[in-house]
Amino acid sequence: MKPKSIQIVWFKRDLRITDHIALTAAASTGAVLPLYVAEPDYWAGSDTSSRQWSFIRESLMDLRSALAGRGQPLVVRVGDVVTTLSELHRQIKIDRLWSHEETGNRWTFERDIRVAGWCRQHSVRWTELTQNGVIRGLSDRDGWARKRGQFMTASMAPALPPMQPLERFDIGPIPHLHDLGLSSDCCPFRQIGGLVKGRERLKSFLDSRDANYRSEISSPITAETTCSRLSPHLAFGTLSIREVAQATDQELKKNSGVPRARRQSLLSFSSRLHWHCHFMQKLENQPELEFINMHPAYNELRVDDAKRLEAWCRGETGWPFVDACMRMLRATGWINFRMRAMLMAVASYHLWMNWRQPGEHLARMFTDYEPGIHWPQIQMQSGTTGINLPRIYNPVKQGYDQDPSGSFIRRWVPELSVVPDALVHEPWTWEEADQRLDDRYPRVLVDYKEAAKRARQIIWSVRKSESYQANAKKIYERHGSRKKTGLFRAKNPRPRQTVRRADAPQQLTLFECAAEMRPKPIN
DNA sequence: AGTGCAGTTGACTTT
DNA sequence: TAAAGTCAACTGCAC
Repeated sequence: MKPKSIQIVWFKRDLRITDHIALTAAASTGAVLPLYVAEPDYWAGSDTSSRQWSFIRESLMDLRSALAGRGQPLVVRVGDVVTTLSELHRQIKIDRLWSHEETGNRWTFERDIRVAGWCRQHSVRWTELTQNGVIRGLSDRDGWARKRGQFMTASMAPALPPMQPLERFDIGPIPHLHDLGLSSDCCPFRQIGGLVKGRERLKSFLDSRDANYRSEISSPITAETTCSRLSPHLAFGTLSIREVAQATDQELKKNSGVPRARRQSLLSFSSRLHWHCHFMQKLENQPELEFINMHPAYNELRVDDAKRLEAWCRGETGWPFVDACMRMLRATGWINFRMRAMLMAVASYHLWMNWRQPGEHLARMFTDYEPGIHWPQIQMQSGTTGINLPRIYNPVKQGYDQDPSGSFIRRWVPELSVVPDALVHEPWTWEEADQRLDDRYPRVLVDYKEAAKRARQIIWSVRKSESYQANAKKIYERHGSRKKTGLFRAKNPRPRQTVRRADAPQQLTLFECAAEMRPKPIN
């Protein structure tokens, strides 16, 4: 029998049935219409891409069958959410709308305002619940870490009760790329979506892949298998972050007596889950960080340069390791964190571009694009936050450090096959480069040492300017980490082996060593 | 066998 | 989650 009224559970970045608070809450109080709306207008945005939709599509297929197993398969519609809600409301009266809070981009933020307006107009109660460590409505960071901790250690949502089927109700096809105006963006090695894959990844990570997490996450060669690779699953919610955090904690408890390295690895991973929420909280508190510099002193400093942007986006900068990283990212939809930071540093410091356009490109390349993490990270890696030290990666040194044999470069930049091993990181020093490489591989756009030096000078002169520190202090109150432990906790102080100079300043306090430095008081 | 010295290493500071 | 610069201890070697 068709119910007279219904509660809609609106799926967004939470494509699962376990630890889904909104779904469980709705299903335990009445008939549920589980809904996903594919929004072509969202997919027309400059930060979205077909690899993300493809991952979501696979996840929707899993979700549909998981929900079918509980009584009612997922309903999918294509179009505008407000229009979709209006149409459904005409078919079956909507009593209530449930969803998880979303820390999205400006487009989804504005869409949610329209949805809220529609709900008010039609007297539909919309309940948004939290699904991660992001706390809505905070004005600053005091007390945030405690609140996150409470959420992450609280009990997960109870098992989903059976749902009443909606008879003779069109569930709708799950759209393909072309239905949303998308075409393939050539990502042959993309991760596959879905809750089954997510669960497999979590299991294989905690069973064995985590063993050398700490030592193997820096190089893109080892990171590819050592990293959890849960990021797209967390971004689209095929796993809940709480589920992952609690599984990690259980491993830690189970293994408190065994290998130190593994314990360290699990702690490192757990700490990254903390930073995941920490960064999302920044965009939640200040959505305009998607567009404007966190610290205004960096306004009007850099430039948009179409030629440099194109070379960087295509992986044709002439720096072999940088190009290899970009090409791996394009082909796989993923690269490890350290290399993401290096790619951004090269765009922002050596190539001196504004971060917005490179940030859009990376957003499209990441299968795991999560706006709340992405834009604050982009700003941090570009040095525009005011509360983080600028980290200017050396594109050549990183190559020697992370890919000493050059095998990674050779895999992704085959044009360099003619270059001798010893020179593959710096082909411009090869005496035959002019004859044998000229039409195959681009020359560098700038001298990386000179460019870094110039960038360093400009950045540090900005930081010395009047009112810089006062601004930085305000930003810290709003966004800075209060966390003093985890990755950056104090090592046991070891007595210095060398004699300390009498006039040496006191060692930095623990707090100042943290990734987010407390601004120094103004003297 | 101790001394002088150039080059290396590692801790720490500065940008 | 950086890299370059500085300083002094350390190392290996010649004498």
